[in-house]
Amino acid sequence: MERLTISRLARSAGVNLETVRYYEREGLLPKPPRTSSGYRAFPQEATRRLRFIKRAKELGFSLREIRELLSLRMKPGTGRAAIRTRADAKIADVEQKIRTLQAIRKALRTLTDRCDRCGSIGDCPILESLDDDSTDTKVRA
Amino acid sequence: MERLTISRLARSAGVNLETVRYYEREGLLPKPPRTSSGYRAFPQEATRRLRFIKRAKELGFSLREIRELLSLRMKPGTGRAAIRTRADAKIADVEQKIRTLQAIRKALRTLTDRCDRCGSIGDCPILESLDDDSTDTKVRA
DNA sequence: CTTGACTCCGTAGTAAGGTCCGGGGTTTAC
DNA sequence: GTAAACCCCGGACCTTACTACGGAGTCAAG
Repeated sequence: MERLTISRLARSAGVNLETVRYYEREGLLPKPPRTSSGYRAFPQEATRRLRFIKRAKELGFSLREIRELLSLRMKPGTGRAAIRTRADAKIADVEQKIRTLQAIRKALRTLTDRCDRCGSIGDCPILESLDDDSTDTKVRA
Repeated sequence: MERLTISRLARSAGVNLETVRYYEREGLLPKPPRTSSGYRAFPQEATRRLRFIKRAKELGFSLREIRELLSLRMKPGTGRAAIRTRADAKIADVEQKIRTLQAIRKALRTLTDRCDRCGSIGDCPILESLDDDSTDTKVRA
């Protein structure tokens, strides 16, 4: 089983090498085994995990939330019910995000449509199609 | 036409008052007219704009990107083609985000399913369902 | 006509999330 | 066997996005 050096791992996920060390410190990446000379030797799987973190970040999850997402499966001691509850909450969260993004997309499409059929663009369609308030602000963590 | 004081605006969108001033400075909110004594008098519409900013942030857009989103309709001088191009890029961006969120949701559902039908949870389904690489990292801005 | 809540402004401080530095060992390729 | 390229670590530094502070003016109620 090939193992990755830190820089190879970083490159394979498209992040800075220091970021890898930072995530390790912050508990987002498990501490990898070391070679006899102290070099980190990451399993291949670390790439997947790192990419996941990167994407989740792009979606507005904080490192804390990402750590939570990643740890949903662990803690063997934790009751299943507890995991369920947390996962369900996350799902609701994610679905809210999807809905908002769909609204933004719709707004952008309206914009390009108007752009296409000629002309003068009046008020901003991006704003308009986001009026669905739906009791915003989740009470998370 | 009722006008809003800064604190009323801030409360109506659920943000800190100082944040409103900050966004104004950063060009995310247009400079509002002032009363004779120098107080800001925001139009109702500012609430919508502020809420939009808040949501877009929760979705991982930076203030810079949000400013871009919001300014897609302006700059009357700008050619329509240019606007189109930028809007199309944003749409692609947004769609990528939606796809990733859907993958995360699927993973979370798999998790809760496994949780339900009893038992031991093996490898993390959250990671697994994110292997669709799809040439990640857009070359934005 | 005063008191308390609100506003102004500039500036300083904070938290998150990295990113860089530099002095030192290690490994790889010639 | 010696450069070049990597790796180690602790700590300093940086950007983004706020958030707080404080001294001074304003407005609304009693």
